[in-house]
Amino acid sequence: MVSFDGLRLGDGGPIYQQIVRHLQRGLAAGTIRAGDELPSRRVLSARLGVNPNTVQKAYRLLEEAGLIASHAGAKSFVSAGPAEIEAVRTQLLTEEARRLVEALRQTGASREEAMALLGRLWDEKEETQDETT
Amino acid sequence: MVSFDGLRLGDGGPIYQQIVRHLQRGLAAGTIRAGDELPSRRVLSARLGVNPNTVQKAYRLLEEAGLIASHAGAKSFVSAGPAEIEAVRTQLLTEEARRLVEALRQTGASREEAMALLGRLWDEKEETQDETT
DNA sequence: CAAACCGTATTATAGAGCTAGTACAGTTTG
DNA sequence: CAAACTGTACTAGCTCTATAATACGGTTTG
Repeated sequence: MVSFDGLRLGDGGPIYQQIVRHLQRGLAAGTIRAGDELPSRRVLSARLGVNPNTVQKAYRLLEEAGLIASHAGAKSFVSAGPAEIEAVRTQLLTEEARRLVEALRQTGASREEAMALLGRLWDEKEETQDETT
Repeated sequence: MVSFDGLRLGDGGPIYQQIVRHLQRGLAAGTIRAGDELPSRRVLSARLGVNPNTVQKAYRLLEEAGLIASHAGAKSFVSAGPAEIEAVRTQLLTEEARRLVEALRQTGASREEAMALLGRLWDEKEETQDETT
């Protein structure tokens, strides 16, 4: 069963996009695998405290992207293959990294300053990771 | 006169936020300085092809943040001091860098992979920089 | 002073995102 | 079969973002 426990809804744009991103990142990290069962629209919406329609929109987008498979009446499952997963991973990483590079350059940061900042924030976050995963 | 020529409206969220961010980044980079004259709401909205109210909203937020000063009837000017500029700069950088770190960790990337990715994208972007600044 | 700007404010309209409630057909399970 | 669940679809209402069209008073400049 695909878990959405790690998903904290916040200022990450529309909720349905956050749900899509959470599954994409799980695929990229390997914590979500092909064949995994997905929670139903109703169950997940109740767990997240959002409307079922919002979850439905996320699931519909994921199905259109070929990452999950839904059949009316039955449960939904992850259907992404290795090729699709690798594509998702590189897309996610380069997308976010390009945003940072853009911001860094426009604020007049140097290459060294950029690398130092990333390294510092990486270590900083590492310390506050108390998960029993 | 503060220039907004480098501002390309796209998928960076609400337009008024993009305008705010552009001025913030200009301050952080030093290309926009205290005392600089701002284009009027009407002029800038015409140049960007957006509604004057959208620019007004951005300017209002910038004034509430103490970065610019507006006086009814007269032109608007940048009023940010060195302390405020430094605060804006660190805020912008850490904000965006935290987003990337979050994405990297959730996709199961290592520290080395993270640094390598940033370095590669940085150099990649450096090549396609043909500005005559 | 008077025209031309400026900042500021108001009302109306439209679309996107999200919520709320309901409904219906297909699948699973006892 | 029948109950319980599933995916799917629809309408209605709210907020935010953005547009459109004015309007008013203050400042600058000729």
